[in-house]
Amino acid sequence: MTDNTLTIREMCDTYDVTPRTLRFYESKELLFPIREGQKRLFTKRDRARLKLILRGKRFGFSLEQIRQLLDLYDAGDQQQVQLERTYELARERLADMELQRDELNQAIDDLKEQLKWGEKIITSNKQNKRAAE
Amino acid sequence: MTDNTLTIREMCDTYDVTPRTLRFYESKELLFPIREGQKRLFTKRDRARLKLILRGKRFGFSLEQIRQLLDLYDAGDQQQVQLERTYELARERLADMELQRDELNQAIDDLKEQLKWGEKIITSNKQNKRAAE
DNA sequence: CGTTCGACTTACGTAAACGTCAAGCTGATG
DNA sequence: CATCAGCTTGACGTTTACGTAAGTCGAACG
Repeated sequence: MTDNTLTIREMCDTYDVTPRTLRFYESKELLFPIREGQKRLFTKRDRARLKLILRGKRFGFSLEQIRQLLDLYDAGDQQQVQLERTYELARERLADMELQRDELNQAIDDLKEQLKWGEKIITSNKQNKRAAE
Repeated sequence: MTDNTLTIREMCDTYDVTPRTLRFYESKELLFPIREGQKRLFTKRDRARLKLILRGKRFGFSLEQIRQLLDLYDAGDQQQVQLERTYELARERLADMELQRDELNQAIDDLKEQLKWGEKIITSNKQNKRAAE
């Protein structure tokens, strides 16, 4: 039956997540698989949402933030205001990330300096040792 | 007495942290305030370490990672073997950081793409709206 | 028909980084 | 002297994003 739904296992294989994760997302109202008896069937919509969830996570959004964004997206398909709000949220997050990246680069440079320092001490210690032998 | 130490409150005010945080850091061996009776007195060294801790946190490091980095910073008087081990640890850490930076850059690029997309939709919506009026 | 397989529910566990009491000690102050 | 502010040490609570184990159930296989 190509009714365009995936079982939980197919979802897991496709998106590299665990069943627990999918059930967890459902419990948090991030996904709404339909039920055939006990079993979950994930629709096209669920898959689209999961993709957005996973991407949101890579961007550093919390699941709660992601849920709000998804809700806005659904509710405001045509509502200009909500779309703009989502856009603003994303821009703020981007600013955070760029700041974080800059600080990270700074930290990397600092750490590299430290490493040069440590290296010098190590080799100089070795010199002394050889000289003393 | 300008003995160059700060009380816990002075520390909190100076670095904008709570007493709980400082005690927590001490319990995790990130800080080593001296004791005058019951009370903690934070030395110049503690303050330097706290600054590094806070910076490390901004970089997204765990306290455990930070502790390891701090060990490198005052490894001056350590044994050779110890020093080399610490050096290796720091190098691994650096690799982690660079990986993290790369992933962050990727996420930033992705998000920027998304923003361009959203922007297009928003402006196009505005166009339609104006056209409809 | 028995067993296995996957999926399900329930519910306790985990790690990080503190928050938040509780209850006691101590130096200063009115 | 009594009180109060401020410090102390436990020790349990909180949040996030799941992990993991226990026990159940219906379908499929041999």
